[in-house]
Amino acid sequence: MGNQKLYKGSLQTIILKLLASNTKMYGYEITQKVKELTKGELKITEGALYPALHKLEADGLLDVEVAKVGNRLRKYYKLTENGTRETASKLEEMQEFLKTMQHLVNPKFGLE
Amino acid sequence: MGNQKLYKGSLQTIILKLLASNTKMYGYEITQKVKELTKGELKITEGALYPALHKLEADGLLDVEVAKVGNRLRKYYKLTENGTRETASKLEEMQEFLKTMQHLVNPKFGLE
DNA sequence: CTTATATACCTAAGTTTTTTATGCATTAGA
DNA sequence: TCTAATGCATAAAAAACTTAGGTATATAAG
Repeated sequence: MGNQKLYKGSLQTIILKLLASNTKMYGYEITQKVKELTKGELKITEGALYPALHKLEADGLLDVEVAKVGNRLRKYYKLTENGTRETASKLEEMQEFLKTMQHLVNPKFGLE
Repeated sequence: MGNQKLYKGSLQTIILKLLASNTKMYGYEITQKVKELTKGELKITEGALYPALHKLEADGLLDVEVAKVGNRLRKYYKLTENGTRETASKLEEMQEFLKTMQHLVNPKFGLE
């Protein structure tokens, strides 16, 4: 697991992207999916995740649907229309960011 | 200028990388260089830069050398030996991070 | 000549986002 | 029956930054 510090600021985008690909997901599922997809590189803590989900919901980007599975509850989140738009926008910003950073830290860079 | 939020956590690495490529630089020069290299995508604010430089110096990663140019002073920073080691390490973490994020937000991802 | 912009340093208060540390409850497995 | 996994949550603290100042010199424009 590398420098978790670098992931600061990208949590919202990660959540939105997952919901764009998976229609609906619940919190715990998101933490597991991210751990799996990143091969353990990134572990989303619950202390970060739940407040983030609540904020996205409050901002109108996510809708919640509570389900009871056995005797335990799950809160399924999915994108609203606005959420879908915002996701596209945030993904573009992310791509731009990644391109810029790649360029900045490229080992060849600055030697030209 | 995209989402500045995404750059949170990467300032130290950016500074170190620049000093690895340019031997010595002063604060203002760093802000200008980053603006130029990123074509305005990233603007490092002085309120973020100077505290970061001071911290890197306090951590023993940078050495300072004060120079007088005309009637104005400049503080040139350069990597210490430890700083050079840390830079290599941080650049590896950055590459890992970029790879992981690229993978996570890849549009094709999650559709397989 | 005076005013705006660029150069060059700095700090402090406030905000945002995350970590760390809890808490509660259910279910499955050893 | 005890531990780990599932599933939600919050609250205090830390970290990193933005915003908003402050000081001073140099230079270009009007």
